[in-house]
Amino acid sequence: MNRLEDAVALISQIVPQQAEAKPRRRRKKNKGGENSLSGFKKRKLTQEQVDALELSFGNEHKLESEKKNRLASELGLDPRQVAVWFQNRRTRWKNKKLEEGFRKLRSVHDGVVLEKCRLESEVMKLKEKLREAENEIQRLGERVDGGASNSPISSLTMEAMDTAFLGEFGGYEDVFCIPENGYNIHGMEWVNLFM
DNA sequence: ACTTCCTGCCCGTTACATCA
DNA sequence: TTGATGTAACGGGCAGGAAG
Repeated sequence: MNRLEDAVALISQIVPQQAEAKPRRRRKKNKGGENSLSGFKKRKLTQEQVDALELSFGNEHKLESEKKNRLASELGLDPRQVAVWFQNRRTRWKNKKLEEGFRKLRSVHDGVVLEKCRLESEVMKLKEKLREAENEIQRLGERVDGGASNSPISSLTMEAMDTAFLGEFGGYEDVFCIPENGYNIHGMEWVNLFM
C-alpha cells in the first residue's frame, strides 16, 4: 500500500463512505403546517436558551425523553426543537472533532516527511564520504602498487565495500526526497485530495 | 420466528437570518 | 443588493425494541 492509499484508508475510517446518491425530495418553503414547527417563522434561539442547551450538552450529548421535555418546558421551547438542536449540535461537535483529528494527522504527516528528508540528506552525505574514502584508498593503493593503477584486487575490494554498504539501503535511490506529483513537504497538496 | 409499528438517531439538504 | 456563512428545521433511511 502506498502513502496515498494509507491516507485514504485512514480518512475513510473517520468518514464513512457516502452511500450512492439518491434523489431527495425537495422541501417546500415555510408556509406553515400542522404536525411541525413550521407554523411560525424560523427564529434564532435566545442566548439564554443556547447557554442552557450548551450546558446540558456539556453534561451529555444525548437527551433522554424525560429530560428533553423538562428542558423544553424550562426554556419555553417545543421538545422537538430541543431534539433538533441536540442533533445539530452533535453534528457540529463531530465535525469539529474530525477537523481536529485531521489537523493532528497532517501534523504527524509533515513531521514524517521532514524526518524522511533529513535521513535522505544524511544518506547522501554518507555516500559522499564513502566516495572520498574510496578515492583515498585508491590513491594509497596506487602508491603501494608502484603505479599499477588498475589493481584488480583494489577494485574488487571497493566494489564489495560499496555493495555491503549500499545493501542496507537496497535501492535507496528510489526514495530520495524529491517532491512528487501532488505531494510536497508543506503538506498542503495532499490535503487538497480530501477537500 | 415473523411482521408491523413506533421511536429516535443520523445524514444530507433546505430555508431563513445575519453580516460584510 | 448580494453573496457568504451559520444554524434551525426538515425528509428519508435505518436500527432497535415492543406488541401482536
